[in-house]
Amino acid sequence: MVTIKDVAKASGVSPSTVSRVIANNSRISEETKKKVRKAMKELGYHPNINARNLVAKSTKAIGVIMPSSADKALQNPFFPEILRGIGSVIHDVEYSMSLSTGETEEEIFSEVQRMVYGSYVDGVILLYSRINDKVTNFLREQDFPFVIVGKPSDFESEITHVDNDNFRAGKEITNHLIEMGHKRIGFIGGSRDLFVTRDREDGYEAALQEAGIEECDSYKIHTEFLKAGGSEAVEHLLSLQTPPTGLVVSDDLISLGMLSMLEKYGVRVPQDVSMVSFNNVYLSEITRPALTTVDINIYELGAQSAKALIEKAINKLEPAKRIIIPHRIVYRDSVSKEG
Amino acid sequence: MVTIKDVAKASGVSPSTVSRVIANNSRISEETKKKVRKAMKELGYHPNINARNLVAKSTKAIGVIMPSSADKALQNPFFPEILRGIGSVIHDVEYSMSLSTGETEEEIFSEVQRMVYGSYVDGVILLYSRINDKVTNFLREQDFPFVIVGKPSDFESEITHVDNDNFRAGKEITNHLIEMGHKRIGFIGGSRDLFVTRDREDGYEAALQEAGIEECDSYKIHTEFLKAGGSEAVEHLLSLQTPPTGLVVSDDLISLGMLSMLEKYGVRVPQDVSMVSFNNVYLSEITRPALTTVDINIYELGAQSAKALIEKAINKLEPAKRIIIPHRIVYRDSVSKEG
DNA sequence: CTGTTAGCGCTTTCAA
DNA sequence: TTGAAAGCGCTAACAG
Repeated sequence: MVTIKDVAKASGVSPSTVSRVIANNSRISEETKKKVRKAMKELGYHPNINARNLVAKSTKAIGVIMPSSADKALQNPFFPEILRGIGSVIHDVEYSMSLSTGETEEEIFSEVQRMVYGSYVDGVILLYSRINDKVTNFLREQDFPFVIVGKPSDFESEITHVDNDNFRAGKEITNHLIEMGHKRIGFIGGSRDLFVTRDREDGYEAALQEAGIEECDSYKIHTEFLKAGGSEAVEHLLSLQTPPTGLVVSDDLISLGMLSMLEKYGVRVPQDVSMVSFNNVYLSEITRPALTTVDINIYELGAQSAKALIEKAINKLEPAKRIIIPHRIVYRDSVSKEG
Repeated sequence: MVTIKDVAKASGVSPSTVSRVIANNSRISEETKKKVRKAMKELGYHPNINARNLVAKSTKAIGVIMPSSADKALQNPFFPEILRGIGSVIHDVEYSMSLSTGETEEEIFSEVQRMVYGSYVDGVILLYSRINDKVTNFLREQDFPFVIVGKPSDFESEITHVDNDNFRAGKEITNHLIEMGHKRIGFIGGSRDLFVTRDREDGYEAALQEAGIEECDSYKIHTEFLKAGGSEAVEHLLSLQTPPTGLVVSDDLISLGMLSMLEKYGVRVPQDVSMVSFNNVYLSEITRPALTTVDINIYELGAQSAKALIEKAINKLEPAKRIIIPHRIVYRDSVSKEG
């Protein structure tokens, strides 16, 4: 390995001068800089990151924590896309990203512990948010820089988080259905433990309420990716005297499952029932029918969370506590006029 | 930050003794160990990874390089799943994974350079394989430990890679179609620049040949995720005098697009045309019809590549050059008897 | 503008 | 079985 000393020797200066050239210190003459840089190039010198980190007490790395990978939800294209967003900004600041994909809550926790105790990273992005989460609590206690993508379960005004306005999105997309003449509108969501689900559902309810439409509990289903249990719930929904004519589904992936199930029962979309959902992953373009969905700008969700974290961890600034990424409705073919 | 010195002071021994306790050196008395460990616990000591790495000349981290994220292909659930596989084994050996998601080839290359020059990682897993790839060449030149998931474009007998037997998989799944009575079988694949596509296609061809079925060039389409261009190709395929009755599709995601397109043209699956594909991502269960597909065991692909890399980088062993992950066909509803 | 010196936190000879 | 001392590669006062 070629070190700073080798470069120093080769260019006839002291190690500290070389160090200053690396840092592009302004008090070094252009001439020396040139000379040193030449030597660096010739020797193929590259700074050793560990040595640098040791003295700088920074790692130039951030940790990204995925939700429990026991869950099929991890296969949601949401994640690659958010990683892409994070990647874009950390690339610019020459940071690297350390990814944690634990199976269980315990595993995740132990990885986070390693990250912070071992000074592996300067900060952490949490790609999930759970009620009374061990990891979140730990990070808070340690006063370690972190941001959450989504809504924190507690200390919302204290923890920096990057989120959509899911309430408003839910309201708007439901309103679209209402504007199209729908009155009997159902909601299909993932687990109510997730704030995304709740917020979107609350928005849905608010829209109904404002439109003077009465809510109906049997119009609401909560299911994980429509496996076994989901099927029965849908069956029940369809067998109602007056089944809904419109469906608000909390995630494109769930929509995919719904589409499949509805076809099984001979229900056509959008002729028999209209359907809208959220995320606008590329899949929603190639379903039949293509989905009318809320584009939540996943990439930006990732990019902004990385930006906020960097502000916090590196620049020691205090970013806004709540950063909202704008959404927009993408109109496609899964909605038809009613009545 | 609490350091080894603090622990030493607190437990009345020297820093080197503490270090030995951390390494669980056998020449330290149990008594001292107990004493030191107690102090570590009380003080909340955790070794600083950078300091350790600096002397150990190892980083306990591996780099994982994604394909260009400019590509929609990144949204393939294949990736989260493979990361999960990698994560499982590196968690066990207490390694961490540094993820690189570059937009362009240049960006990816510069990130890899940083990783190896800066000693960020002990080894690298390449999640893609391209002909004449800058990154691969660089890694080879530097003699840096790396493994490829998929098939290397060159030096196949030299570069450790973890792959499926895509040729055989292609042949087997095509044979399934043949056994079901199909004679006119088409192939829909992604870019031919990818070895997966080629291998699967070669297997498809071999199956036809063995069955004495003549190949037909107009039965073959290559397309990226069936966007604009793909549509015309499919239209062409369907308008043939004798359109295929069976389709071998090289990726579940492309199948999803195909399904959508076929419906548009009023072609029913499997009644009018049968369809099989590859990967068995969870999506293939919830399409209509559910796909008969080759399960390539993505998780294992990830896990084994991590294992091989660790053998190489850490244990300095020479793993097998070609590690084949077994596949199996999952029979679902997208194939029907013909004739 | 540049060199000398000390030190980041840890491991590892060498000595005792 | 333990301690003292040197050094990993780099940065940052301090001094000139």
